[in-house]
Amino acid sequence: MPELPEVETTRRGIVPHAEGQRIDAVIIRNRSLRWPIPSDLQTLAEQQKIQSITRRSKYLLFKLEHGMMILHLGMSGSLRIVDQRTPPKKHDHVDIVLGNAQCIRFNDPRRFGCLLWSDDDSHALLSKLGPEPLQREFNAKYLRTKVASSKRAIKSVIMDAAVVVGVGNIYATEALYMAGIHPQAAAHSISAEKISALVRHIKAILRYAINRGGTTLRDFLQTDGKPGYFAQELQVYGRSGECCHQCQTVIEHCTISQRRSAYCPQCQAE
DNA sequence: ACTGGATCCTGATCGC
DNA sequence: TGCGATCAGGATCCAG
Repeated sequence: MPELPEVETTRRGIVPHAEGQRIDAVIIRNRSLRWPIPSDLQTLAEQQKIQSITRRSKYLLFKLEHGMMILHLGMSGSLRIVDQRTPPKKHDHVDIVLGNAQCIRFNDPRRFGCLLWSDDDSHALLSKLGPEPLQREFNAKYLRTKVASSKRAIKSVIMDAAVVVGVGNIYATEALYMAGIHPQAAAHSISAEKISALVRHIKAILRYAINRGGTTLRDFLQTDGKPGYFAQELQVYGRSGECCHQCQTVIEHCTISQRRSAYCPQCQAE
């Protein structure tokens, strides 16, 4: 479910309900996420006020008076604001019960997500991350430096969180199409102009998706239950076998790092 | 130092 | 209708 726009949409959905609230309780039904939820998380978090909820990469950071909770939605996670008396459904692993009788309910069927504790702002998961894609540090000059010595497929490079965070399979696929770059092109072989275009398109598509409330694929819902924008707006992702909107050529796909990559063989010639 | 591949898990979908 | 194979939005870890 969550690429960066979905995580940001989730954050914006819960902030009005949760920021400034005290955590009455943390109810854990299943600790076995990607990493086990720490056994002392409840003791550490309960009765503390949520000072802010921020996002770094696809991690949601719940800053408390002392320490913070780090939450990742993985591939299939979602947060909903519900009345605490609402009976939990399948895969509702955690409730963060707030002082206003509402709770943040964490559902994650595949359990690739995580909920961790950190005493301060530094945490191993956050320390090696590259720049945020929408910030100025992520620019054409920066990406040119990163691709200069790399023979990797360009798609692997832009999906590498050490290079730039938050660019998942959907938006990487779309941005490469918009920039006219074949996903398997060796990073160092791409012209400076195309790298600049790629940076522009990554920023544009992420901004657009955030403004539209994230991409709806299968079950993604915003925290109020309304769907985000629909997958039909995507140009190539999931359109293998259909025609390119620009040139009518049939969209093909290949596999890069176990991820499906759709592309137009005409517009994204190698 | 890099990089590709395996891996964690459940659910939806598709072909037979 | 049932069953098995295949495919999914992520990202760490490990072997070569």
